[in-house]
Amino acid sequence: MSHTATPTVVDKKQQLVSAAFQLFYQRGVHQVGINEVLSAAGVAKKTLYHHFPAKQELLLAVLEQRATAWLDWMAGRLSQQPQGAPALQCFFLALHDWFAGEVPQLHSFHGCFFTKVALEVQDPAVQARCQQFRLDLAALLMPHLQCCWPQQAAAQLDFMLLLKDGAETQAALQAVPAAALRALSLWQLSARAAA
Amino acid sequence: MSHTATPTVVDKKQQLVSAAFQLFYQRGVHQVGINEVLSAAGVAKKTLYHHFPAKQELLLAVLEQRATAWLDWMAGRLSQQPQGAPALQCFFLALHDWFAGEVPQLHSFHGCFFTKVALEVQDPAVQARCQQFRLDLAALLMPHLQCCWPQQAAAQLDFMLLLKDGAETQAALQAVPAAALRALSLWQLSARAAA
DNA sequence: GTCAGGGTAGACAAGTCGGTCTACCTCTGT
DNA sequence: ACAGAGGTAGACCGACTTGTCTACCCTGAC
Repeated sequence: MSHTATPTVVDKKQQLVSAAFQLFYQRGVHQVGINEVLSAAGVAKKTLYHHFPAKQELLLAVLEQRATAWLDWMAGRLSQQPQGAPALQCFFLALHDWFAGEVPQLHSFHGCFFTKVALEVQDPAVQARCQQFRLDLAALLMPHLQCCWPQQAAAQLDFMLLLKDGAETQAALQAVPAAALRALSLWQLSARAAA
Repeated sequence: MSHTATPTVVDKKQQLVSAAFQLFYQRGVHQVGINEVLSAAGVAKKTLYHHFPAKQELLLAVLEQRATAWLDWMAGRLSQQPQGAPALQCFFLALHDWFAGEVPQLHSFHGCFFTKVALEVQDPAVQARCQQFRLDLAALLMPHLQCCWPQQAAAQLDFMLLLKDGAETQAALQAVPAAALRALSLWQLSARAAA
């Protein structure tokens, strides 16, 4: 075996991460046991512990994959618009589609995975990974903000993240995709005021 | 024993609810075992199960007490201002004090208890109680909103709750009390636009 | 044919959970 | 004095948890 990973190995690992994400996202990390992940993924316990030394490592891999999937999706949406204000407006419209369950590759909406995990899991490595997602999101938005308000980009970023967090929470707790449109309304007021 | 509850009984029950709240709030309901609540409250296990048939009932009592404490505190803050716009602004200033840990009777800030519990616990009765808190909060704010915008009070309420949720999440995840002031800025823009 | 590697199923260990129960103690009313 | 309510400490039960380990199976190289 000269390769570092045979196709089968990669597949099993992926199946584990995908199954774990769906269960963790829907019901919470601590509510879902290893055995449930195993039966959902169709994988033996020994194989899980061959790839991941512990449940927490599996969770970190899940966070990693989710961050990539979410940020790639959002980056794709933003790139369909001109840089600056249109892309920033598109951000909230994309959130709306996500809340409404119209983005299959993100699975049906149950709030922000990173917010939920950060509130539930105390582990420092997990906390750090959730923080990193916020930084990556900030890096994604920052070029557009600097394009519109070179002097106040950081302050406007805080507004955007607050509106995103608020819309996600409201959408998750009340099952109302329109929360994204409310956030967009507020954002447009803020954008106009800062112009 | 003609009284329905002797003083001692009330005390033990209160100690249980208080200790459980602090632990549940800081570390999450599922992360805290019954035994930990018992030793923190200085109460025997049999006494707990004399007052509450199960852990979930204890959680419901904790939610009840927290709702009363939080809403009473906020109602007190709002009542110090004239009805309408000043009280609504005071809402966000009160949140800021809460985030900054300057409201001892609410304990040090770790996000909104009801949001955290609603995201963590699946039980329908618990979910319903968390929803009820949102309704009670809405009822607290509505008179002031109707005073300012009789026609658009409901829409403005959604804006306020979105800003509250966003500020709480941001403050909890980043330990930044200023999130409340950001929410206030956005609220003032919204208030001006709706005038 | 045979033999190792990576997979399977699942028993098992060690520990925690919520919840029950026994045995004892300490007040209070009469 | 004494019965009984309500408290304490903590042993105990069954179910569940993560993680280990045994025993087996299937496939591909030679």
